[in-house]
Amino acid sequence: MADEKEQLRYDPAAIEQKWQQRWAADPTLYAAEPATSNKPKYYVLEMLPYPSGQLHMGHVRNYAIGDALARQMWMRGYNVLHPMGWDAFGLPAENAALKNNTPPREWTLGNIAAMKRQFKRLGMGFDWATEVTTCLPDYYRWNQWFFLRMYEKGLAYRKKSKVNWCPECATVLANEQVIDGCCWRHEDTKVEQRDLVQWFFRITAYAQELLEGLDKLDGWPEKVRTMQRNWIGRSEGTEVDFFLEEIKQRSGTRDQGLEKQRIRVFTTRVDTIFGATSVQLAPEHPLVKAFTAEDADLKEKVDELLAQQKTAREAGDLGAIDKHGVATGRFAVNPYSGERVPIWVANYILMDYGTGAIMSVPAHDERDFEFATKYGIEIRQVIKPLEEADGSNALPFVSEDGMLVNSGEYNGLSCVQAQKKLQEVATRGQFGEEKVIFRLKDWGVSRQRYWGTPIPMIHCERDGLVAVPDDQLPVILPEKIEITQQGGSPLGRVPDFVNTTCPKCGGPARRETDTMDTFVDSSWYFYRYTDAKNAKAPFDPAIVKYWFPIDQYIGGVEHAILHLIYSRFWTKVMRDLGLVENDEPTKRLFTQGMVIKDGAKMSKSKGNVVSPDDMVARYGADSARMYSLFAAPPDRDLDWQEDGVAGVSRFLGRVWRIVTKYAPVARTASAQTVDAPAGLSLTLLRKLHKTIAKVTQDFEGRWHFNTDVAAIMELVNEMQDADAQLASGEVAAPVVRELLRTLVLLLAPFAPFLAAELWEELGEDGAILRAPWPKSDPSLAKEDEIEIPVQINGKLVTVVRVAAGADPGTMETAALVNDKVRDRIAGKTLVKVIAVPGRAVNLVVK
RNA sequence: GCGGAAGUGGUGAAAUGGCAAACACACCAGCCUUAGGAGCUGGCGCCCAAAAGGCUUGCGGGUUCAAGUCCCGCCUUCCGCACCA
Repeated sequence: MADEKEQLRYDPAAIEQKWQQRWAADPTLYAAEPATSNKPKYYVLEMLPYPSGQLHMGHVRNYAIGDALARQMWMRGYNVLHPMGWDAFGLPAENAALKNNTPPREWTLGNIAAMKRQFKRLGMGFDWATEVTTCLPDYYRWNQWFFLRMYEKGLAYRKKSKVNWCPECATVLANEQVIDGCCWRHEDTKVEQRDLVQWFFRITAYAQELLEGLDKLDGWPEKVRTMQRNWIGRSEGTEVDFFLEEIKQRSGTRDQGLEKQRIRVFTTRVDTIFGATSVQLAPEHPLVKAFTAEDADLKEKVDELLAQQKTAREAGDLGAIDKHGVATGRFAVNPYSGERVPIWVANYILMDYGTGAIMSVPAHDERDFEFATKYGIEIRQVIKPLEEADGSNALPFVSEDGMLVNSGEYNGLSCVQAQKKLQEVATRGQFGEEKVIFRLKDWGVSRQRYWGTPIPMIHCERDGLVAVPDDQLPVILPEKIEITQQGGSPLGRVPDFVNTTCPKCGGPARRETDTMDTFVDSSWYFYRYTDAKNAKAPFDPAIVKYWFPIDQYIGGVEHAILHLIYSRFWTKVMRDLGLVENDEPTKRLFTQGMVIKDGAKMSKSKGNVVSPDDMVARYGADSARMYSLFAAPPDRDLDWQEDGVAGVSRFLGRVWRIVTKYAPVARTASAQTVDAPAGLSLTLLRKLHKTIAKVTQDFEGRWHFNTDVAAIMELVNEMQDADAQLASGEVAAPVVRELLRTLVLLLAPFAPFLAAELWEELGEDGAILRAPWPKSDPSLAKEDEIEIPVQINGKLVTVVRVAAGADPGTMETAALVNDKVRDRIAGKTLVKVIAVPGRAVNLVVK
């Protein structure tokens, strides 16, 4: 027989193995009830991981937060949906295939199996029956289905666009795979810009709604909302046409087709237009092509500008290049003043923002000022500051607090008045209009890669672009494919895939060989969870209606723009397709901080990676999880210190010992509460009920789980200090019962294995997850005597004890009779007494 | 440059405008022991030999009876955006 000391040892490995098996045997434990349930629903979701094969500490933290919340909501009687899935498409699988000669599918599914084991070992309460794996046809067929719906509505379209191209990989790279202008796999290889025909989703059609919707997302961090606002980049202004001046003198003829043309510019400051002393075109502007076609010298200079811009763009540092420009020798006419201004081409004008052309107003724009100074272009002030303080008249003057001067009939108007008036005139004269533009661009979804959703389109020689009919979905991604480093879409080299027949004419045709961006997969996966097995539709709208919007979404802030804006877009498209009723996918969003070590993000190159498996093996899953909640509030970065994990593990050991030690008392004790507890029983019950109140409150709002763990530690410390009295029976058995049961219940969201074990130890045979969350008794949660700080002139002097509800007068008296206070105010005049009930007494003396 | 967040002991951190440093880690002293990465007791912001006392939340001002907390200015760090017309 093992001796007593052995028995009194907390053995997380044994406990966790036991419960892992029990939970695996009960698939209903973490399953949501059907949408017909009359319990209130709660959908808690953590962002799904990419199946790299290994969970990292950031995952442990993310899922520990979500799991704690889910468990607490289960205990509070909610119908909880807490699903998990895999963001399983993407380039790493192809890279792994190259490196290890393993097919991407095999590699990915193997990784999923490994990570699922890790999740189970960590005790995460996911409903695996609703698991979603985005690389499987039963999921990605619905990507294709949505694509076709968008195509029908004109929300999916093709156009030529610039892409990042790695000459070494001979493939397109996503923006996030371009690091400092180089390929992420070939860090000395500069990424090139190439023009390719690409598929786009018309997210810009929803720009205004995506922007306005942010105001209503008050359960989102302000930071994320701000980032999205900036990303969408709404800008109000005016489009105005400058007329291209007729050129008659050149070889006696007119430039055919040019003289009637206009140069449309976008400006937010049309009020400054009388100060426009040049028009600037982006080097790629179509008009520039027309100019250079007949001017070899100009062409050479423009090509140079293009090259500069390209280099800068490839270096990802467009803001840093010096402003260069070249005069075209042409002139444009200001539509308001009739003034003739030179047309320049400049490297700082972006073709893909606004109209690719600007009016340059050096006196009232920093960039134009810099450019004009450099090239000696006239700088003409047309806005006068309202109040000419010292130096406020210095140029460039960019404020809108001003009045128009040198602006003909508009002189004397304020900037805002002038903008309105000038817009009216432009509209009437049909040379311009009020205009709102967005920085947001349409979402390029084509990828020249293998491991992604095939785009369900067919190219027919006769019928052109033809959509794959719904009844031919899914377009299956072929598995027999050799992954090579050759350029172009890998699917293009699979004849069985490419060659098909046209759905319209039945003639020979070719399939589209591009695949979809993996952000498509993650844009709607959380809808699929609610009805994951549906073979007829992406989901049943009635079920989605029950579960949506998601009550709480939890993930890293690195997805603030991409995933979180794409999924908002997708929801709005689905709403307009009549599939969902909610405008937004997620009511509340929580972005947790990073896990760092030694002051830096964990990374292989820094050698500071901590493996979850390792932590679990040494200290158990409960300790690893609880430490990740205890070490910092969840929204802040967390500094991983292994000694801290050991500390939590020791704490759980103390819990284990004290509960197992007194479990026999608790098991046989009456479930009746003690009517009038006194002495130590009362003290302990007070601490207990204060702790319940604190933890419960935190779950409801603040989420400072670190302080909740600390509060539970305090409770255990106090119980441990009472060890002798517990042992002697001085604390009544029903009180012991309540203390131990409640302690275990409070621990259940944070340390689920230990809580399950101790719950059983206390004689319970049902799942602790189904036990009701404890309620704090307000009469027990408050003290009847409290300590009040006493200040003299705001400085702390001492502390006095008063009854909890003491009124200011009583508090004042208690303070004044205190010896220390009397000494300090002797010989002085008491000017004023501030006594705030329950808070403090401050004596103002002279 | 613009926007956001944060600066508190040796470390992670705590503190509805009301006792700064709870809870832990590390460290120090001691106890226990079947030597376990175990358990228990005590100490642990700074100044002062100790006590008494004084000082202390990045820096400087302010509001207030009272400021880590609110306001203004500055410094530092991190994050995002950045020639967006």
